[in-house]
Amino acid sequence: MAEEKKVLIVDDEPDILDLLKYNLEKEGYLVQTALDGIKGVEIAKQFIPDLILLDIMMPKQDGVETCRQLRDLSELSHTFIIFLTARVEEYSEVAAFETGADDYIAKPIKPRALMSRINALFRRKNSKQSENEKIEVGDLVIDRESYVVYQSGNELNLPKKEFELLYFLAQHSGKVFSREDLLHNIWGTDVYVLARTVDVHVRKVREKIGEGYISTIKGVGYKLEIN
Amino acid sequence: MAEEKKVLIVDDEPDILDLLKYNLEKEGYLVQTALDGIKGVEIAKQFIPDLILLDIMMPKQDGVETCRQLRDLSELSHTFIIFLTARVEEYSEVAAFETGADDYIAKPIKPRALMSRINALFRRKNSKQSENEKIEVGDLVIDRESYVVYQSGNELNLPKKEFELLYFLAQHSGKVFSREDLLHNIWGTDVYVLARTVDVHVRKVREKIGEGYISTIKGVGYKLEIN
DNA sequence: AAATGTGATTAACATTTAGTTTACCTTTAA
DNA sequence: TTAAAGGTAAACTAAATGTTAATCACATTT
Repeated sequence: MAEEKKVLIVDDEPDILDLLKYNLEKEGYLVQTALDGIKGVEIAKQFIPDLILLDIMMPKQDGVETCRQLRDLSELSHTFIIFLTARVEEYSEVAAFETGADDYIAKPIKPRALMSRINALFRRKNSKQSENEKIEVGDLVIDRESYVVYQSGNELNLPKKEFELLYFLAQHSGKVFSREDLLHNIWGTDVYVLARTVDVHVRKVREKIGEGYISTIKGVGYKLEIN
Repeated sequence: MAEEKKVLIVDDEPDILDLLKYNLEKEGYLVQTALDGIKGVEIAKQFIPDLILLDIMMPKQDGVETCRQLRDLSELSHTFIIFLTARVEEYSEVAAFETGADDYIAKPIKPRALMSRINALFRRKNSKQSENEKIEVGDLVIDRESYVVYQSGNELNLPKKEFELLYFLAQHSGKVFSREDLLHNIWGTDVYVLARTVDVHVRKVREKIGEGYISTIKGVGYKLEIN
């Protein structure tokens, strides 16, 4: 949940841009817009969006050609491209596919459907790597799939932040992290919370798993002991 | 992965044929196409595909009748048949079911979703164990065939969505799912419903099966406890 | 065709729980 | 021995979830 996803919208109709921008920002995305394909490519080079919404029918340079150019940029190799089409049939042209678009969305655009689809897109992308994330440290087994911590067979249920804290420390077992590092990694970069909040969570985790796991390095931070 | 899977597409629209063929071949499938049901059956006899994508609405001979003929061919007994329908409702007609189709996909076709579904289909087929439609979790027996849940002998009748929810959670017993995950897995990727709807269904299921089965992981989602 | 029933969804409100801050206490290292 | 850092409990705030009821869309009955 850490960073905001970046979305670039390229469409020649200001109304559409506004509509999409408004809805995407409401969902927490970082949005930039371009009124034609040429500007779109320019902005994409610097902005490096995670997703580009690209109108097919545009003056100056159409979406298909723009897409082709975008796909040639290596820095955009992990960027999704979704076409916006006035009619479904437009998309079925093979040409559109070959350019490497990932999906298309038919106009008129229904904001809710679009948002749900975009959210799903990112969820899928994120969940691909972490299949069965179980971590073992000493007599602890931290299972992300079931969100449970087992301690020599006993099941412990930690609230989200406590779980994430323990999970993170366990992932980097033995390494010390400052409170700021922990906040940055667990809470995210755009959350403003006092550093002492970490202390409170550490205490709660200790209360549940006992002493001897999380150790304090005074003046530095916390780490999880390796056993 | 040994052999390439064979797919036959039967549709009267050349655009759709091209679209599907292009995508399937990109995924490594061996593809043949037919422009109507009669030719489709002819080709199927020789080609013996692993999967047939069949448009329901076709001139000459519609998909339902074609499917019926295909199902009569013993050499195609292990072939999947998926209907392509313009509207979801078409499929719910009993006629389509009775012919023995395995699934349906609503138009307009979304290449990514379709590919992911087809890949999943073959993956499932290969790991053949999961044919048994009964799931037991604790004192619950969830029987998909009769659409009934037994709780220590008592018969519970859950409405569709509630049943599907319980069934899905039971299939992945112990694993936590976010509301969005549940929506996408149970409601489908192209249904746009508020996430809180899941809560209401969870409540109704709890009302019927009692507490102690579905547990809430705050900030994360729901899971079914393993007993 | 009208009336009724049912399930799905949404919206509104209540409740619970987690997360954060504050304040004060304890420990530790110079 | 005493600042500085960390521990701890409790108060407070913000979120998430639980729960009920209203609405809508369909199916079924009359």
